[in-house]
Formats: sequence, structure tokens, C-alpha cells
Amino acid sequence: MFSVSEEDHLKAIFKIAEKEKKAVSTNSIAAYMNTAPASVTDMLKKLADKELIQYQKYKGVTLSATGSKVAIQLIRKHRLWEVFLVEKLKFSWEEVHEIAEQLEHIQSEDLVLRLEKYLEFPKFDPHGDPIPNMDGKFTLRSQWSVAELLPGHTGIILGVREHDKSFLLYLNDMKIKLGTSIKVLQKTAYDQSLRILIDGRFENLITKNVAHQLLVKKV
Amino acid sequence: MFSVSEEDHLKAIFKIAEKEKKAVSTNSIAAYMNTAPASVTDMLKKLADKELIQYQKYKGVTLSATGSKVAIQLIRKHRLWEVFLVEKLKFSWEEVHEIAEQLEHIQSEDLVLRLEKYLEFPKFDPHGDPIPNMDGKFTLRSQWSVAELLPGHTGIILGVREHDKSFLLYLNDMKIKLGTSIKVLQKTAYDQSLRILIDGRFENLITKNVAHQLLVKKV
DNA sequence: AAAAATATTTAGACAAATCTAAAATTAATT
DNA sequence: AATTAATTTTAGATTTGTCTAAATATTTTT
Repeated sequence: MFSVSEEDHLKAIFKIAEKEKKAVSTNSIAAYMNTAPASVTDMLKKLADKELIQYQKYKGVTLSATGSKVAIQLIRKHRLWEVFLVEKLKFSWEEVHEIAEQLEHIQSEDLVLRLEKYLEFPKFDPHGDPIPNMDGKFTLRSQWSVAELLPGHTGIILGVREHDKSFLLYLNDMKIKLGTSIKVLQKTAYDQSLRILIDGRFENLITKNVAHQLLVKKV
Repeated sequence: MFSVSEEDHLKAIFKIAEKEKKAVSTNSIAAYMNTAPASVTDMLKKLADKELIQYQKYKGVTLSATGSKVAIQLIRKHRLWEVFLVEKLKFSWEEVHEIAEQLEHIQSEDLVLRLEKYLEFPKFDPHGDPIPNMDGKFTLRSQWSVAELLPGHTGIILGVREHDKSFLLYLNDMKIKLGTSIKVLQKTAYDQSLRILIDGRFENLITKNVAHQLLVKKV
């Protein structure tokens, strides 16, 4: 139906639009995809011709209903494959992104549905990101970052904002994974770094930024 | 490492060479791949430059050691994914080829090894074709076609030579699958068509050609 | 509001993978 | 062995996705 490159661009636009709520700029797409802005412009023209995006020169883009659907379907496939890789093949959470990046482009509706069933309809991927259902609906849940927890309070890790491999490896070292409990012991007034208790066992110091990347439910 | 198209050409050469033992012709590759002979010539030059094949103009091609390794690795991945699709996702044997054709190009050595382990090191795929191991070695077993069975003798279906969807659907209708027992009741002298007993329950008539496609072990 | 900086697009080029039509080579047939 | 037929290659073109460098538009700063 659509080429890998077309799909990649649609996904990039979706992901950028998710964070910044305004129209997505050419440069932001180029930065996200590690390509030249001129290449993005070419692709935007093509996607606009196919009515996958709304595009006006110099004004940035937004996804059309169809474009959005394609992007969400890709995210759905990506996250389902990540669940498969971690749950079934026993990959670690920092290893699965690149492989899922390829698997998300495999074409077969039936495959996705059967995979989803086989995995018992997971609602979240190994990084805690929601997996959209067949109709593109994401499960919502209330979550806070550890940076928002008050000293003395505890949260259970639901997910991570940062997906960088080195960040995930750093969490592995600290024995932090999904389901881990984090108790905030102390907050430094100066730089908002935090002393935390991990699973009631390990004490550690994390920066404000790290705390911001860790998503928890309050307990 | 190699492009999808390069990989597809190497696999085609391997598959054709498997049947006809001489050097593989440009036209046979074009026919196999549904492309123009001129396109094949272009690709052969590229593969020869990369030392994946031995190629002399007008003389046909043979795979180099490296080319052969790449082709076998693709077949390995294809067949492992087919096992996954049938055993785990409950696809039927006639549905898996197209999907595996895409999955075989996913790049990750680790993925293949983990998948193989997860599937408990299968030696044959859902059509009974052998799955090469990590080192490219295929498991051999003695097998005959039903056409070779003498009347009164019985075989257990190990595999099929023909992979065409309509042929597999025809076998489904006849309740023939891997493991099914086939007893030859009668052979027609005129056209070598056979009356067979399927799993000791259903009697049916098959042509000589169909019998030739059915691979069994003698019991 | 003009100048400077930044962002975006256009123009033109290139590599990969394909094609058709014509030319060249090899194989088959009389 | 010469002619015909079949196969294969070459030449030249096309599409897709990318690039760099230059031109243009927009935004920010003075």
C-alpha cells in the first residue's frame, strides 16, 4: 500500500505532533529522521498528493484522518512486536526498538490480529507505552513522573519517557524496570536531584531529568 | 548488508540451482522472479562485483560460497518464520508463504537464534521442508513420493513438493496434512492415477502428478 | 521596519532497481 | 554449415528516494 519511507514519514509526523501540538515543521521531521530537509519537502509533496497530510508550503503539516490511521497502525504493530520480542523471545527492553522498527513494516492485517491475540491483547508495550487497539484507540491511565512525587511518597514504575538505549541500560544497572517501586526519600532544593529507594532495597541518587523520564502510578 | 532485491536474486539462484544442477540461466531467474531478463542481467553484474556469484556473460551463474551462505540463511529464516506462523499464530500452511517472504528479510542474527530456540529447534517447516541450522546444514531423511509406493503399501506424509496455494487447499479438502497416512489401494495402468486411503478413513482418487508431489516415509 | 538569522523550497544531480527495444551471442534446425 | 530461433546483453529511459547548493520565504533581533 505505502512505501517504507512514506510510512516512516507519517510516523515521524505523528510522533512529533504528539509532543508539540502545532503543525509539524519540515526541519523537525528531518531532524527526527536524520535526513536532509530537502528530502522531507519532496516526501511531503507526495504525501499531500495522496491526501495523507495537509500541507502548505512553509506552513508545516498535519496528518489527515487517513494519514493518522496509517501512523497509528504502525505504532500498534511496532509495540505489539516489541511485546513479542520481550515476552516470548526474552529480549531486554533496550534491544527491541531496532528490530520492531523493521517488523512494523510487515504487511498483513491478519498477522497483526493473530499476533495481538497470541500475546493476549496487551495494552502496553515493554516501555510502558500504550498499544492502540484495532480502531486506533489508546488506553489512557493516570501517571505521574517521579519528579512530581513528594518526598516520602512511593510510585510503581509504569513506563519511561526516554527510550534511548543508554538510558535503559542505566535503569537496568539501578534495578529499575516496569513494576519497580520507587520511594522518594529526599529532594535537593538546589538542583531537584532526588534520593530514592528502589524496591525498598537500593538507595540511589537521580537527577531531576532522570526523575522526569520515569513514569509511575501513585500508591 | 544486502538489499532485499539482492537477497531475492540470490535465493532465486539457489532455488533454481537446487533442481537443475547446471549453471543458472538469466531467463530462468527472470521467470522465477517475474521480472525482465534485462533486469536480471543488471543485478547479476552487481552480485558478481560483490563476489556473491560466479558470472560470465551468456554462460549463466553459480553461487559463490558467500552467496550460497546468504541464500541458505534466507531459507532458514523463511522456514523458521513459517513454523512460528503455523505453530504459534495458528495460520494454515497455505497462508504463510507471502508473510514469511517479508519476514525473511528482517535483519538480526540474534532474532533468528532466539526464534529458533523459542520454536524448540524445529528441523522441518510446515510444508515438510528442512530448516538449515546455523551453519547452513540441512537435515536429510529418506522420503519417497506416493507415486513410488506399490499398491497395498502405506506411507506417512512428510512434506509436499508443490507449494502452490490451490494445491494446498486441495489437500486440505482431502484431509491430507503432515502426518496423514496414505495407503495406495490401486494404480491405474493407463494414466498411473491412484486410488488411495487417507488416514484409514477416506478413499480418494489422485492423479500421477499429485502423487508425485506428496512425500512420505514408508511404514 | 530594516537587517540578520533561520527555515524551507527549488533546481539539479545521483544511485538503485526496474523497464522496453534493439543489438549481440548462442543454440537449434533444416 | 547456413539459417532461423531463442537467449542474453546493451543502450537508453523511468521511478523512487535521497542528496547538495542556491534561491526564497519567514521569523527574530536590533
